[in-house]
Amino acid sequence: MEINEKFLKPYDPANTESKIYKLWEESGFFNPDNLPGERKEVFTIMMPPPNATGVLHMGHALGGTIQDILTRYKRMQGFKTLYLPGTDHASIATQSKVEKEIQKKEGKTRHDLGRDEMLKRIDSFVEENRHTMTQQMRVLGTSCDWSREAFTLDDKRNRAVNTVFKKMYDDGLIYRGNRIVNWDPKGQTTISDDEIVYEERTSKLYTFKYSADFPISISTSRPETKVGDVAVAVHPDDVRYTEYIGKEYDLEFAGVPIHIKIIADKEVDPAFGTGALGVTPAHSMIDWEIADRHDLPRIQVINEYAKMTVGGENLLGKKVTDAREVIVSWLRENNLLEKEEDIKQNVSTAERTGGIVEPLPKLQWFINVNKEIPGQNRTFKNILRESVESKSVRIIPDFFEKTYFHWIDNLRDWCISRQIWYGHRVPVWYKGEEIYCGVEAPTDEGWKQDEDTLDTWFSSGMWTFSTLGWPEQTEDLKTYHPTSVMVHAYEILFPWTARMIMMSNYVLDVNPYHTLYLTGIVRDAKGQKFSKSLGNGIDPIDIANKFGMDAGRIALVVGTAPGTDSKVSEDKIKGYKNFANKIWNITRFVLDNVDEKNFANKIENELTLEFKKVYEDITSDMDNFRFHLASEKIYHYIWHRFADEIIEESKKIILEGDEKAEERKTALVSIWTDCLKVLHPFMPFVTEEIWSMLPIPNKNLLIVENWPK
RNA sequence: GCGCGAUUAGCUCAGUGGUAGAGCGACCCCUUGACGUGGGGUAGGCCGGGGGUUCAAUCCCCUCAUCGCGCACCA
Repeated sequence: MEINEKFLKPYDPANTESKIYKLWEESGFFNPDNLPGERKEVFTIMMPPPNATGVLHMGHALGGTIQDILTRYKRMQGFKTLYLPGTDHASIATQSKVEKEIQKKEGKTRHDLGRDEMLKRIDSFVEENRHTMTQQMRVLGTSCDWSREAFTLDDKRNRAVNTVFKKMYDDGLIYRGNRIVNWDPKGQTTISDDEIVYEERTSKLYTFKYSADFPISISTSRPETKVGDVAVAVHPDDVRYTEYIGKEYDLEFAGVPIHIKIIADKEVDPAFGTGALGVTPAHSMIDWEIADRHDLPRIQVINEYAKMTVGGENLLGKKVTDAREVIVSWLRENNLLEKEEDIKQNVSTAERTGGIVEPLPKLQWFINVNKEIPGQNRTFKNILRESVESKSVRIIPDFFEKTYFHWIDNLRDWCISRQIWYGHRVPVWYKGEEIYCGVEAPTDEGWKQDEDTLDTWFSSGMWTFSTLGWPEQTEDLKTYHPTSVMVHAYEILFPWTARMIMMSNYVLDVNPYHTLYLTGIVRDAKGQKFSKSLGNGIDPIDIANKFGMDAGRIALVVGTAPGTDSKVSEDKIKGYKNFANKIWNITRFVLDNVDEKNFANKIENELTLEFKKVYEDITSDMDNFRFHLASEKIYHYIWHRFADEIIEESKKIILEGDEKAEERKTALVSIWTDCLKVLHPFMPFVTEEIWSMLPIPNKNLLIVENWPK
């Protein structure tokens, strides 16, 4: 039959992909309300909103591809399918990025600009990035419903955030307390445990006495904090120190008067150092807890700028690192230093700024993870454990469950307030001693809103339902929640998954999704992680331009097992560009050799039955989230069975021109059209383009054709 | 310290209780009428070491080694 002259040239993704995406957008099929036929079963995927700090990288491309494969597969299977896109304001990450830029270009700090101006600058930065990123998502071919696009910091999401905050506040689950927090002196904000990056360094462990007349030696790697000591703790069973327990001493340490009580506490490891621990409640998490148990005072000696707040001229106002040297010299001069040894130590640094984290007591907002939730008979910690333990939330690959439980066991109260400007402002107002928590600001005069904003994960934790209009009881919320599958990188398992499970169970008493599919890290050809500092990020748009996005998509998926890191190389992508061309030429051969009537006929023979087995196997892989196998199987069938063998032997058969030839032609058409369907979720553009040129009676767009069964 | 993962062809990685696969690379051949972004063929692996379960282990169990990662500790 006559064929479109496009087939006389190799497949050209550049001129096809954007045209096809536009076709899909105009069809309205991304919106589940517009899908053809009666669709009772619902399938929902929320796009993990990428941070509005830059552009999408290959990691986003992998996640987006998996999400889109699932979406397209389910849509073809007749589900009412919603894939909802969005972006994340990523408070700390975004603000610190804009601050750095302004510092670099204008030499100004955020304080020079002021809160309003700074927020304006950030908003325009974010708007620009959001625009870029949503364009990139289109290049990726993500079939998401743009009419429902959401942003974690827009008005609707703000209302949801404030509503949850108030509910938790009223339920006594959110509290404001003076507690030791991770303080980032560089970013001038608290950060959560999950925002800390540990760097192993060698540092000195000093063993010394506070003064010559003090009976016990202690060890520390931070002598400068010792001016804030209030006690020495020993293990209750440590006979070396029994006689001193309960005694109190007034001393002068490096010119600072200190009062030390000897106490017994089981947390002290008798085998470490001298077996005696100098207790600094204000500057160590453990010591803070010891102080709780023994009712000790908490003397702060270091401020928010990591500088000393006590001592004489030699200490006061000094940076902690300088103060350390001052103290060590003082110990030496006074003959108090007994030992100095190298130890390996993990230094806590802030993920976003690199600043060395200083534990400080601060007045902050916390979520209590161990308090019973009113009316639910369980705590947040219970929710987290039960959801996964009961398999109500299934994690793929399942070995991540162990990691997840391990993390829960170590979970502490979640500090949710941040001393930065960009984000959801804490919905609490103060007037003198009065405090008001509400969704809206109080209307009467004299109230001042809390200066802090919320941890970005507070709003992203609500993503599965805030996107659907909650707290309004919308039709969308009823229809699409709980969602079906969440796909995201294992790197954010803790900060995000845990928070989504908490929030959804707390607010709606259901899990946010039934399956969590974790992706690994996409690395460059050398195996290095893509990072902004290395500058080795690949813009997926470059891939699309060079090889076509279809090639990029399937290259990311084939052989990439869930939860496993993978590498992308141009060679691999190039291989699949060739595959796209192969498909193109197979189509050309088929169209060249069959007649239009072959498209109207149905047939079942050995070949179609053989292929039926193949796609049934692939369907099973799809249902079990084995996209890395499904994609490889259809690739292999098309190239090495259909093209290399079936087409080759068909040449002879068709030349004969008899009944067998007719049967063969119909079989070729039948199998090939089904191949295009099965391949569509992986390589949507080229398959849709080919579909548009086939003389199939009553056809629709391939995106809404039925998956073979 | 606790935990997780990896160890399979030169490279990058899949995979399965029955003596192994893909992509790229290498070598040889093919100007065949879908495609040279192609076709046909060849070489190449005691599936990290040791032990166990089994009729049978690369796959299950134990153990060791190396690499990567997470968490904790960080006096």
